[in-house]
Amino acid sequence: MSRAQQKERTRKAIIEAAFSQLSAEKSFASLSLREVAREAGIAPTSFYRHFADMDELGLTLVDEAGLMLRQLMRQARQRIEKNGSVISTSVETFMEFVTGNSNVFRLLLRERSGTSAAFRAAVAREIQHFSAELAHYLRKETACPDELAQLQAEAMVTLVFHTGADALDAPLDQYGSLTNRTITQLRWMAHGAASYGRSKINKA
Amino acid sequence: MSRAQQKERTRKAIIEAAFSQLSAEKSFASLSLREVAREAGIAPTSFYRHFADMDELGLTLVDEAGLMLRQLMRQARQRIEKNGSVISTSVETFMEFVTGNSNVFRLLLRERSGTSAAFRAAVAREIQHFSAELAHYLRKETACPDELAQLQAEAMVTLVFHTGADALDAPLDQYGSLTNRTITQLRWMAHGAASYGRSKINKA
DNA sequence: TAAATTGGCGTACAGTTGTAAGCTCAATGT
DNA sequence: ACATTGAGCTTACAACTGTACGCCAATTTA
Repeated sequence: MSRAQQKERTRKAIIEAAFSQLSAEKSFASLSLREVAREAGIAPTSFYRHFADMDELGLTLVDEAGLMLRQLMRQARQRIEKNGSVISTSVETFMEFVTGNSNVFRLLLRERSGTSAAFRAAVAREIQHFSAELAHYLRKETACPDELAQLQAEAMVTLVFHTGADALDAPLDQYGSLTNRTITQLRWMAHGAASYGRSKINKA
Repeated sequence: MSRAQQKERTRKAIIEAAFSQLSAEKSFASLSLREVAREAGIAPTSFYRHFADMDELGLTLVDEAGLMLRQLMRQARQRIEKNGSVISTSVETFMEFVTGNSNVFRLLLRERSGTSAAFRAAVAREIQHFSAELAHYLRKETACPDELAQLQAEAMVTLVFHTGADALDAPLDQYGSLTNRTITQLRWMAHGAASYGRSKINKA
């Protein structure tokens, strides 16, 4: 095997090890370089052949998580084309992501308010993509001005993220209820933004 | 000084030390017993005379934070009686809380999705109080059914909390803009919940 | 083929952590 | 007045952390 291939392989092993150690009880900040290295099957000092420090690894994980999020968006887009309902389809797709990749979601959730400004910025960027995408659909559907669509989308993403966080601590049989509640909230939001915007325009 | 008094005093010193060490770069999880003890002016092992472990201290901090939150609610209530506008008054009061007690808010924000189930539950309880209080006002103002008021209040609290989190990383001169955006979102929410609820009832 | 590069390893060290054991001594209870 | 209690201390230890240094061996390059 070529040297570059092998290097990439153990790099992946490190990333994989880090992700696998994340859990409800263990955040990225509480991972240790040594532990990660151990699980990746390399010596502690070999870690430095791939990352300058744990922070660099962390940013890589966030990027990776962002990638999955974008994959999710593509999936949601397809479903929306078929199904038609932007809101319920988006929420349901997101909830599937949360349940299927709970540690990845947890990473985003925690580092969004974590102790590293760089991490927070990285997560914010990923979420920004997410809400921009949603805003695109809202514009198409409700034909409202860009600024309002963006603000509306951000609120919706906030609400959906929060529901995802709740889901992490809720028993599985409550996921349906959580999903429905959130869909209701988003519908209110959409309805309110549309009619309130109109009434404001009418007044002007 | 009586023994009980002295004990209470150093207990407060420990709590104070812990709070003062929290910052944008340092979360509760990254505090060490020794550091806290050092700043509190006691020997590391003396810590145990007051708390069984750091977790117990952490729960105490969350309780303390909850107390401040309730104090905040009282303040908001008074202002609402005078001012009239539930939404803008609430948001503005909350933003003041965030700026004036940023470390306390950070604690709630982080432990809400932290690695301790007990912490998460404790924070959830405090936030629950908060949204129940808001729901009370919404019921009074919009005369909508309890269930809907609660759901609406939760969405609003979610949005306000999220704005608070954004504010922590934003320059001071953007606070006004952040506040206004959030007020708009909450108005949409209120408007949507009211009219969507009506239309739903009309359909039935 | 000879030389250079480099991923991975072992060893080593200094620092920090939580906490167990046992002492002191002033406030309290009798 | 004497005995008890308990907050706070010192010392000590074992576990872990990140990482500097130098070596090896295999791939890559010249």
